[in-house]
Amino acid sequence: MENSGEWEQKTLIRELKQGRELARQLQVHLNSPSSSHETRQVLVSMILNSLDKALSMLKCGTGVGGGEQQTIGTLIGGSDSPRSFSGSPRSEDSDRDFKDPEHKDSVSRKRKSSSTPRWTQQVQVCPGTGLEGPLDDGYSWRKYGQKDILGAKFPRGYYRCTHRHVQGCLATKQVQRSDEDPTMFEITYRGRHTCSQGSHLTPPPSSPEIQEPFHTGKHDHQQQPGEILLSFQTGGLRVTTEDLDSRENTFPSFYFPSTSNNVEGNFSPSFVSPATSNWGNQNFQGPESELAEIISAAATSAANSPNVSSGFSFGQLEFDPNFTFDNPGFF
DNA sequence: TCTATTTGACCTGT
DNA sequence: ACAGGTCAAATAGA
Repeated sequence: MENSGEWEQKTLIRELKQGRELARQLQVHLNSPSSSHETRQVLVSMILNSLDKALSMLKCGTGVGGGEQQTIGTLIGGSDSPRSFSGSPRSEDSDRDFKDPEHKDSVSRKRKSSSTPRWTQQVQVCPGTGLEGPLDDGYSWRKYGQKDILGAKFPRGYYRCTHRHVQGCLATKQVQRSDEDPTMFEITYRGRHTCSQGSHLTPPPSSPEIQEPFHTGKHDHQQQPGEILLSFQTGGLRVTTEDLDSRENTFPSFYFPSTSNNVEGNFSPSFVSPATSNWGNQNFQGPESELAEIISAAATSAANSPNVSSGFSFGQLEFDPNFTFDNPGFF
């Protein structure tokens, strides 16, 4: 290891350069009619990621390699297209939100159909950070249930978007603490955020994420992005699809792991991830090179950095080689 | 008073 | 029948 300060400065510069490069590319894409909205979103996410990382380095004064927290994602895609769960009122919970006592027995408490797209993200929180809980993913969630799961040591928490009733956002997530590794949490997201919060990159406050009874906090005291930023860093993320109709690469929004305040991007990926190599090694070599190219460029710096798993979690992000970014279902 | 969490009951899918 | 997912009344905190 070299002088950490020096290394940090290099990393910082690299990060800023990367951000600049991404911004430049975004500019190009903004002028290109053929560029998809999704592509731009990804670019924005990446830019924000870079900036966040740079900022956190400046603020913390610690290297990004600290890796207090690590996230690994798994995409469990349904066969639904995003349209179906953002636009169609069928199923989901909307049909059970009206509670008519008279119809109570006939009213469905329909469980989310198994076809609802879902994706899982594993988040590891290293102890000793004094912050084992709140893993802000950029959305505000409200807990609506908890259940002991057969074979699992820890109960599973059920959360829905806080704006469900206001904006009809049907996104939900489940948080399950890992048996073997209590510092690991498996978060399964379902449905896409249709609330304004979800359509912007603004990291809103709060995140109940881990409010397991055994935890400290009681409420998800609206955490400020800044706090979060200093609180943890993501180390890597992996996305896998499960249950996915591979022809329909239709995914809901997806969080780009972020070093700090979890800037999420509606990535709509369908990267599958066997989990071996890293992003920089361009596992995405689909025919659609537009995004792959962009990402590759951006990832290069990350991959090149001595500490690959540094904040910008592309280090472990993988794409399905067969994934096509401009899948008609999505873009 | 309002909003979020807790938790037992209820409902659905397998 | 069972396990998992959701509801909603009760409760707690701001």
